[in-house]
Amino acid sequence: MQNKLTEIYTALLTHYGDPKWWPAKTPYEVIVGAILAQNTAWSNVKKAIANFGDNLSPEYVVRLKPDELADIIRPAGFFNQKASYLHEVTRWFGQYGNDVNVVNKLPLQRVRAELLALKGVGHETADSILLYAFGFPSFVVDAYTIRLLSRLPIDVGNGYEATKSLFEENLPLEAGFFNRYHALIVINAKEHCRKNPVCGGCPLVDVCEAGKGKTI
DNA sequence: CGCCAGGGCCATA
DNA sequence: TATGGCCATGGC
Repeated sequence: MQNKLTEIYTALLTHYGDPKWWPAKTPYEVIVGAILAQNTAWSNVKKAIANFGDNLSPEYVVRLKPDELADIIRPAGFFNQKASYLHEVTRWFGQYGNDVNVVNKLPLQRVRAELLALKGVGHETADSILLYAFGFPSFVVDAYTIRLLSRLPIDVGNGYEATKSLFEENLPLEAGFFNRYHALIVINAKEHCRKNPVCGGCPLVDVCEAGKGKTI
């Protein structure tokens, strides 16, 4: 299993190069993006982020009234729910002084449990925040990861945690590595491993041989 | 025009 | 634990 996962990673990295991925300037912007991206096209998330102008800070967001925040993030859809979710996670961050260097010294499992306890933060959102905002070695499983793996000759197991464990138990627990790996999966899934697969030129065709014909 | 996008909550059984 | 309804915009 480790060989397969490593082989996939190597093929992707060779083809696409180092992605240096999550498109956000600050850790807080990662947190906001993780909430806004829930079941939403990234192009809409960008519009919502842009609506903050120079005010994308926890200090600003926490003071907004729910309907004011909802209006700002409107292009991202589900804006009433997400306004509530953003206030939740922003208040949580405030407990640590909005300081990344405080949070990232805490035990990973403690921070993960606290995030999962927030209304609006599920497994994927929690892991995205852990990995991309705080630099914890927590592998992110998203719709792209599921789809790509399902087409490869790999036994994924059942459910989110099982898929996550597949990576975390067979690969080095390193944030930078997980960061690049997940980023490469997303890039490839957008370009090739789409809902209707575009296999021409895909760097995984060799690994994917046994998965041909499977569609999700 | 319909489909769907880097989910998660909640009610129901 | 496992489905189904719901949330909502904008690109294609």
